[in-house]
Amino acid sequence: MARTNGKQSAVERKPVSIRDVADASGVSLTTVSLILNNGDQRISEPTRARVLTAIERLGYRPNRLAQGLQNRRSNILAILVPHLRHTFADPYFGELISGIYDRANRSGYKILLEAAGRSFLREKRYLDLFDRCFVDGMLFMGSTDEHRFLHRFRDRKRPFILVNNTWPGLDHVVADYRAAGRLAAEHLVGLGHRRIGMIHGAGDVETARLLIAGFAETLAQHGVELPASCMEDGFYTEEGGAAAAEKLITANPSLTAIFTGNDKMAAGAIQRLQALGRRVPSDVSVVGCDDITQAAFVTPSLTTIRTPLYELGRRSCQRLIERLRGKDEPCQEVLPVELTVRQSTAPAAS
Amino acid sequence: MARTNGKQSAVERKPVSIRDVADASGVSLTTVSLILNNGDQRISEPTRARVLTAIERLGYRPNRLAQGLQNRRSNILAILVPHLRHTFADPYFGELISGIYDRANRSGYKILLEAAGRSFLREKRYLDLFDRCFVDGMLFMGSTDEHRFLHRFRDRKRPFILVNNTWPGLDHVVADYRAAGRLAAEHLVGLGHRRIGMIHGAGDVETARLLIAGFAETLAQHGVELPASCMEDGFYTEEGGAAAAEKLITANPSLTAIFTGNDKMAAGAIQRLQALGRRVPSDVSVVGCDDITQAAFVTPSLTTIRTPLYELGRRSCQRLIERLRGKDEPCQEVLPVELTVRQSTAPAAS
DNA sequence: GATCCCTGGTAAAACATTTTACCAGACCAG
DNA sequence: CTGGTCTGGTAAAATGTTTTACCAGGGATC
Repeated sequence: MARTNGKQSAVERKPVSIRDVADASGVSLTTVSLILNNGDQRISEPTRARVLTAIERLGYRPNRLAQGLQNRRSNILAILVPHLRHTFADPYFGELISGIYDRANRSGYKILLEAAGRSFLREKRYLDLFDRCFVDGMLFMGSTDEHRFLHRFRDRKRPFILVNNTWPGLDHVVADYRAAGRLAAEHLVGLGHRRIGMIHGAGDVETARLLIAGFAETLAQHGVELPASCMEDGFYTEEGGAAAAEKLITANPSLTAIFTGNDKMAAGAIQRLQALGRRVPSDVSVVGCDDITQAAFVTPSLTTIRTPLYELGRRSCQRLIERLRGKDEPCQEVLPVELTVRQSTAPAAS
Repeated sequence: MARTNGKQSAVERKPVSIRDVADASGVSLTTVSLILNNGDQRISEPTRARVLTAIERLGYRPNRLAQGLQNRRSNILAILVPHLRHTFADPYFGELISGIYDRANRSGYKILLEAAGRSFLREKRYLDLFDRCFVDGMLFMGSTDEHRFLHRFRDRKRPFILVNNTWPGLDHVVADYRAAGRLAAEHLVGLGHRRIGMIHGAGDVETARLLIAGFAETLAQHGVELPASCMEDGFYTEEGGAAAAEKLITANPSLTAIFTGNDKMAAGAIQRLQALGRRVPSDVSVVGCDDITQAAFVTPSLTTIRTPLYELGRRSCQRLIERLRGKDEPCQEVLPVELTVRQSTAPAAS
């Protein structure tokens, strides 16, 4: 069905329909449709050839609104991103989106972007995307505890999946954040750190809690405490990370290491620590989380736990597509993480 | 037309159509449509009320595939992004996308994402998005000289706009890159720099050439040369910027300042310079371009020329929407840029 | 009393597909 | 000659809207 650059005919204005192709090749419209969709079946080779060249010559392209109406699907997937300031500029979401896009594209799905604020979710307006036949499936990113009502919409007609987050009973693909916490703790303890702080993300995000749990657990196993005074919320932003770092280091001047819930907070923390006269890593080691591209290009370059964001996006989309193809098993996939050591960590000053 | 959370009825399965609403309220389907679309016209108040409550009760949502088929438009805009590795993770594109999204959303348009590789463009497959009624309009970002063929498709039925790029005769909204080059040059010259290098972006991008021109021009006016040996291509990436910085500083050890075509290359350059034992800014000053969020969080924080990316996205989308509403004047808008001084520049070492 | 207009609505066409059910002719068996 | 099957198709229904043209009945006008 190779039909690239159809001629831009002189008339140019009215779109060419399947009807036109049928007329041009002297067959019924049904025949054209059959050739396009069934591929092999009944139609004789001469007829098929005639129709195909007509299609080529006229530059026919099936109207997907009509197709969608008939098939009751749109071949579009929606990505729901929390509506923050300039959400799409965040490399975290960007990596996930890239993975999703590439996978979707491979199967002929288009991607619709939706920034979903609180009200959007609370009023269930995302259901419109399904009910109005905008999309066949949805990928939720940045979901929080608020989203647990999603549970109620697990009917087979509106498939969705949580991207890099987890909720019991909901389809999801998520990085192993508990392991991430553990790896960070082991790395820091291994370097001899004993007075350690943490800058975590929002408390209503399950992965944030898992990360904290894994980190605290492992520290405890090594006899290192993580008191409340050594925990600060950094809101997942650079500014938040900076502010949190300042609070931590002021309240606990003897801290020699900080673990942050993502790389943006780490970047903010490093900058603020340096501004406050602490050298990184010689005075204070910093470990980030995610390993976004920029992590390698802050100074000092960031030691971080790599969550395979692109792959997480890819897999989520893969799973969603499987759902759309009728697979009916629940999907709860956990991808491994790994420690990436760079320049922002060093042995504890003795 | 306030109709939030329609009941999830027990039947649940077959979508409710305008037909169902008509039956439920004892009027014709035309009447329902009239109420929904015309708003005021002919229909009496009692009837309107009856229909509206039926809509509410049934949780009716118009099927947009059917609407689109009838109206021959989709209410979707496409963003075309060059298909690089993990394109969407690039904060440059992300900021533009955020601006576009917010503006589109305000007018009820949805956003479709498309990563357009070379072949996608060369084979004019993006035309399918129009011809198959996927989208009403398109925003091109990251366009290069290869895209000049776009010129041929300026018919009124397939509106598109170049986002932060320029081409004579094509609609576009672009930052003033020539001024950006000038501001960078004036800043560095003002600090006493005389031996200056530049890491530029791809040569087939018009804005890259404008930036170079503005920079070189202004240096020349101040009697500062910019020989070919002081120019390197950094391919708009961190790695490219790092490699280019190394070449520059090796070939011209006396360089005291470098201007880069975007912030990512600046980040790469700074890191490599430091790795090579040059201190930034005391040995070498670095000026970036764009002022992405991360620019403030590299160390030292980056002096850069702020191109208002979010605003550029917003305006582009605004202009495109005006086109869709029938406005027929060409749009060639240039937004001002400004110098943002941070820590990566200092007076030239004497 | 016929004509006209207004009010409040409806029937039907059109949009571009896919899919189901059917059909005409050729060929063959019995 | 009747009945059956296969081949290569076609007619028509269905999908859910919007919009155009029309219509019935009532009141006002001449």
